[in-house]
Parts: sequence; C-alpha cells; structure tokens
Amino acid sequence: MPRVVDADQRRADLAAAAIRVIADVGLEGTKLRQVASEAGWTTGALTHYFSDKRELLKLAMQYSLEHLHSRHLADIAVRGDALTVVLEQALPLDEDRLRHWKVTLALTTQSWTDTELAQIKRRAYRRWRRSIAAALADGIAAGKYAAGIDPETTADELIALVDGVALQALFDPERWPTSKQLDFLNRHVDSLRA
Amino acid sequence: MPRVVDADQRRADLAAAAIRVIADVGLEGTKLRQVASEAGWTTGALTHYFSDKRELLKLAMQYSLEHLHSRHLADIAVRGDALTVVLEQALPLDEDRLRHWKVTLALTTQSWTDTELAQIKRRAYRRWRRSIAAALADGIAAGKYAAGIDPETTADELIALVDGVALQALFDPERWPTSKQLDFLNRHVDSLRA
Amino acid sequence: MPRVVDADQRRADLAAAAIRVIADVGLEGTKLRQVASEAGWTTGALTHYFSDKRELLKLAMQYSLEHLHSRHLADIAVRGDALTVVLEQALPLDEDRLRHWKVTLALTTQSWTDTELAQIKRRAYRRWRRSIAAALADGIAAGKYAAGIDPETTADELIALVDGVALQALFDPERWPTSKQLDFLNRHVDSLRA
Amino acid sequence: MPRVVDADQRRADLAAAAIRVIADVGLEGTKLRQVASEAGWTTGALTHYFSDKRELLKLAMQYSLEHLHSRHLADIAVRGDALTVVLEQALPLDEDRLRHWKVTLALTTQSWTDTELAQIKRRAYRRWRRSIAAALADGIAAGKYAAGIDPETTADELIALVDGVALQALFDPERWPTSKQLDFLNRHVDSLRA
DNA sequence: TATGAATGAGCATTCATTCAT
DNA sequence: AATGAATGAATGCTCATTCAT
Repeated sequence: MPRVVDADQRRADLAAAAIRVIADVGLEGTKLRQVASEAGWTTGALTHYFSDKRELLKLAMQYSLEHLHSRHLADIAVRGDALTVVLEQALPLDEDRLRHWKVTLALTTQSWTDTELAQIKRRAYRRWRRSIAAALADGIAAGKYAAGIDPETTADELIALVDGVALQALFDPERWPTSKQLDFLNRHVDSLRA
Repeated sequence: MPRVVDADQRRADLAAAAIRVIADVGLEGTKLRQVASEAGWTTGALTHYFSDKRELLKLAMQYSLEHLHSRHLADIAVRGDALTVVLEQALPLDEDRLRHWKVTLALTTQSWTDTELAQIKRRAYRRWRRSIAAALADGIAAGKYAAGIDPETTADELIALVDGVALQALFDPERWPTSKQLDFLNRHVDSLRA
Repeated sequence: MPRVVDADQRRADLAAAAIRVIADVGLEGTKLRQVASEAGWTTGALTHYFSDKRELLKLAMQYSLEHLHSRHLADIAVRGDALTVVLEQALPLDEDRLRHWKVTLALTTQSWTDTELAQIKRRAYRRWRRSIAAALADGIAAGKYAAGIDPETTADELIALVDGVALQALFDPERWPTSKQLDFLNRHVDSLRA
Repeated sequence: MPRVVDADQRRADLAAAAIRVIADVGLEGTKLRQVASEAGWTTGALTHYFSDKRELLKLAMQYSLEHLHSRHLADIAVRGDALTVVLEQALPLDEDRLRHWKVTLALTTQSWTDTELAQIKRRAYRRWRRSIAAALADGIAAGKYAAGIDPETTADELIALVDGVALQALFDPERWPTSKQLDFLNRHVDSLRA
C-alpha cells in the first residue's frame, strides 16, 4: 500500500507556509524554494500540489481572506452581537491577523494584473458584506439600529472603515494599538444605534 | 558645451513615467526598460539620473504621496474649508489620483522590506496628519467643531477613513462612485461639528 | 530519488572548462555562458555549483596552481632527484602546463584587487617553496649541494628563475623551446652542487 | 587664434593617467571615465586623442615598456657598467617601476588576444635584448666576461631572470626587498665573468 | 576643443519550471 | 510521492562609444 497522502492537507500546509513567508519577507521576496523549505519540503514536492506559483498564491489569498472574514458563530452566540464580531475579527488585533492582512494587501496590489486573484478577493468581500448587512438588518428589525439605515450602503462604509483602520494599523502599529482600533470602530457602530 | 539638461526635470519625468507604468502593470510587472521607453528614453539614460531601480521607485513614491497630500492653498481659499480640502484631495476621485493611489499602495507593501520607502511614507503621512490636525484645531477655535475633540486622534481617524474609502474605491470602483466617497467622508466630518 | 551527482566532480569539470576557456580567449573574454557550454552545460547549471563567477575563477586558479606545483612522488622515485622534478614540473613544457600557466598568470594580475585570489596563490607558492627548500636541505645533508647554501633563499631564487623562464616561454615560445628551458634551469641547479 | 594644444603631450598625459589607474585598480577595473578624470578631463576629451580604449591601452603599454627598458646613457657613463644598468633598471626597485611592471604584466596577459599589444611587447623586448647582448659582447671583447658566452642566449637568460625576479617582487614584496633583487641579479652576472 | 547626455549591446545573475531518477 | 539537478528566459546594470551643443 502506498503512502496515503491527504492532498488537501498538503496544499493547506504549503499555503500556510506561503502566508508566513509573504508576511515575513514581502511578496516580491517570496521564492518557491523558501516556501517549500518553510513547509519542510523541497521545490519538487510543491509542484505536485500546485501547477504554478500563481496557484499557490491564490490559495494563500483565499486562506488569508477566510481567516479574516469567516464568521465565528460561537463568538456571536457568546457575545450576542453579530455585527461587532463580524467587524472586529477582521482587524489586525493579533499576530495572526496581522500576518493575514499583510498577505491580503500584498496580493491585492497583485490582483490588478491578475483577474483570478481579483475574483477571489471580490467573492470574499461579497460574502463578508452580506454577513455585515444581515447583522445590520437583524439589528434594525430588533430596533437596535436606526430604522433609516440602508444595510447595504452601511455595510460598505463599515468595510471601508475597518479596512482603513487595518491599513493604518499595519503600517503605523504604535499609533494604532488595539484599543484605539476597537474604540474608533465601536464609536462608529454606536452612531448607528437607534 | 553639451546639451543643457535640467536634471531635476528629467528625474521628475522619469518618475512620472514610472508612476504610469506601475499603475498600469503593477509593481512586479514594472521593468526598467518599460519605464525608460514610456518616458521616451532608453535604459542607459535612466541610469544617468538614478543610480538604481530603488532610487527611481523612491522618487515615484515621494511624488505620488505629494500629489495626494499637498495642500492646495488656492482651493482652501476658494472653498474656505481647509479640512474638507485636505481630506478630499486624497481620495481617488479622478484618473490622476487613482494612479497615484495605486503607486502608493504598491510601494507601501514594498516598504515592509525597505526602510527608506517606509520612511518616505511615514514622513508624508506625518505632514498630512499635521495639516488635518491644524485644520481641526482652527475649526475648534472658530467654534466650528465640537470643543471636546482631540485634533490629533481625530486626524488619525480621518486618515484611516480616507484610506479605507480609497482602498475600497480602488478595488471596487463601481461600488464606490465619487459621490459615495464624498458623501461618506462628509457625513463623518459633519458628525464632528459643534 | 533525483539524479545522483558527484558535486565535487562537477565542480572540477566546470573549473577545467573555465581553465580551457581562459587559456583560449583570455580572462577578460571569458564569459560564463562560454564556460558552461564548453563543459557541456548551461549557465544555470553553473550556478548550482558556484555561487558566483569569482568562486569559479578561484577554483580554476587553485587547480592550475596545484597542477604546476604538486609533487609527483612517483617521478621523484624514478629520477631520484626531488629538486629537479619539483622545479621542472612547473615549467610550461607541454600544452597542459602552458594552459595552466596562462590561467595562473591571468588570475595573478586579477589578484591585485582580489584578496582571496591573492591568498590562494600565496598558499600554493608557500607549499611549493617548502618542497623546494626541503629537497635542497636533503641534498645538502647528502653532500649533493654546497654546504654554504641557505635552502630558503635559494628556493626563492629558484622560484624566480622558473617563473621567469615560464613567463618568457609563454610569450615567446619560439625563442624558448623546452630544451632551452631545461638547459637554463639545470645549469643553474648545477651551479649549486658541492 | 585658437588654443594651441600639443596633441602628443595630451596623449602622453592620458596614457600616464591610464598607467596610474591600471596599477591602482587593475586592468579589469579600469574604466575610461576614471582615466579621464584622473587626467583632469572628461570622457569626451579622451576620444579626441584616442579613437578607442585599445589605442589608449596600447600607448600605456608602450610607455611602461619604454620606462623599464630605455637605456639611461648617463647612468652607464657614470657607472661604467652597461650590462648592470640595462638589467637593473628593469627591476621594480621603486614605486615608479612597480607601477610600470604592473601595467606591463596586466597588458601582457591581455596580449594573448590582441595581436597589436603582443607586437608592441615583442618589439620592446627585442630592443632590450639587443642592448643586453651588445653590452655582453662589449664586455667579452674587453675580456670582462668569459669568452665562451653566447651573447644572444645569455641575453635571453638574463631577461628571464630579471622578469622572474620582478614577477616575484611584484606579488611578494616583503620576500623580495630591493637588496635581494639586486643581490640575486648581480651574483648571476658575476658568474658570467671571465 | 571639450562636454556630458544618451545609446544600446552585452553581461552575470535569478528563479520558476521541468524532469530523470 | 518526492527529490534536486538542470534549464533558459528574463532582468537590472555596466560602460565603451557616439554626438548634439
């Protein structure tokens, strides 16, 4: 019986390695050899699971976006505030999310010239926007947020705000401690309340 | 006497060409040959004015940031609202600013591994923050903005908001027409009024 | 398992190719492509075994010096005259040694501005000098050479003589046939005899 | 009246500058700009006097060889020993001759692939050999040197000896102080005496 | 005469990709 | 499945040479 290999797991491991490397040395400095070695393999192994460097980067972007945007239903249940959870989780409040933000941003600039990369990001943001809008609609229905609010437009604005805070926090971390990030976000959310 | 050349002008021309190319094909796709040809020169000419590709990119970043952040005193005089002018000018409201935003963003991700690039950005943002904070302080003194506002912190938040809107507008232009960008920004500024 | 390769053998092959090329077209005319092709490989292969052009040249110099200076113990046993063997072998008496002398000389002029190259040559000459001085000391002890001779100084002088003859033979081969080279050397060695 | 320029003087100045630069940074590191600047001019000026880099190097070699080989008749008159003067003057006994030796050697390796350079060297050595042979013939006629000596062959051998000493002195100066150079040469010349 | 701006061919080097083992 | 040797196109950079002024 040949060695059984979980191909998806292997791909995930390699994408995770890519994410660490990109966050560490930047996208331009990311070489396949380094990613392979970071994952504990060699270049050749990488090509078994990815036809291409682009394939690897696409998966890396996918994972980073999922990490920042996936709803933690458990958290929502605990805190009972879907909107805040869904927004806060996207802020670079710890090392992990910082890393994923770096990758997302690096690959975003790359996506100007790579339709597939752009599409991946677009899809992820669409999903995220829906979560935010849904949480807003629920809140409005529950009388928590002002009735006049348009969930769609407000979701866009909240996304812009989170992205803006994240962008600043990424490049001027001392100026944007986690408390400041949360404070600005929450004050804005409060302004939406009924 | 040889051809008389305005070296600074030539450097500016080449940096402008670099900006066009970067905005067009992305930073990774930007080759010296292409920049030179875009400027109407050959590679060798480029090395007369820049010792290095990095030097060229540094000037490109400098110019893009200046384009987005420099105060248009004339505009301020006409509109009589320094804060709005200083914020709005940084939004990607036309082709020109769109281009400069792309360059700024691409080089920003590059700046993780390039201290000098990081420093250039840091300096530009410091200057911009000062303009915003000054406009706020003036407004507060004039009773235009709420007395309780801290100009420094609010400047940070306005920067984050502008950057966030710009980031969104860059990658989802249909979703963020100029009117929406201005509307969101102005509503936020309004919320600061006395 | 990938192709199994003897890396040291490959490095030796490439250095040998470099030696042939240098002897043929001169150091300045020696391009990596040409060396690779001379060895039957492509440029990329070269970089597997040498990080740098300099690394390749360093090994080439090493090999050429070893070729000229290594003691042929078998020859010494046969001829019973260590001193003559150790000196004669360094003369460009055949195509092979001619080639190695060209490389040595070309890289020697290079060594003015390359400390490592200089060190390689210095070490090789130190070893060679020791062989010569030892052969002299043995000969003196055996009453073969005059008792008043200082092995160290005489070794230096013999080295100068061999190098001088080689230099002439290299650039005026018709004037310096092998017989003339050997004759001059041997007359000088004879003058040292008791 | 236009500025009168002594073209030959200018060429000589530039060749002298080339000699200084070559001796300083090696042939490979010698750039036209640097030579021009060393001479107090710019590249363009250089091309007025030399059609080519090769032309410059050829003149540099010519001058270096002349410096080492030209007979100082005055010295010969004073010391009354033509042979010794004509040999000693070629040794790198001072900074000046060291410099010229470096240039001669560097261009000699170059001359493998440059017929004209080879010819220049060949001519210079022919002239030098004649001087040496003539001095020997005179000495033999005067009963100073052994009658059995063949001036031509001995001249070749003396040249080899001087070149060998020079080569050593160039690359191991500490081992070959001027006294040792002179001592070895003079002992050899003495062995020719009647 | 002299300048130095501009050219452009040529080079070492990098690195994603291929493939024999 | 995995290795890592080998490929070769592509790129930044150098620098002798040209030439408008």
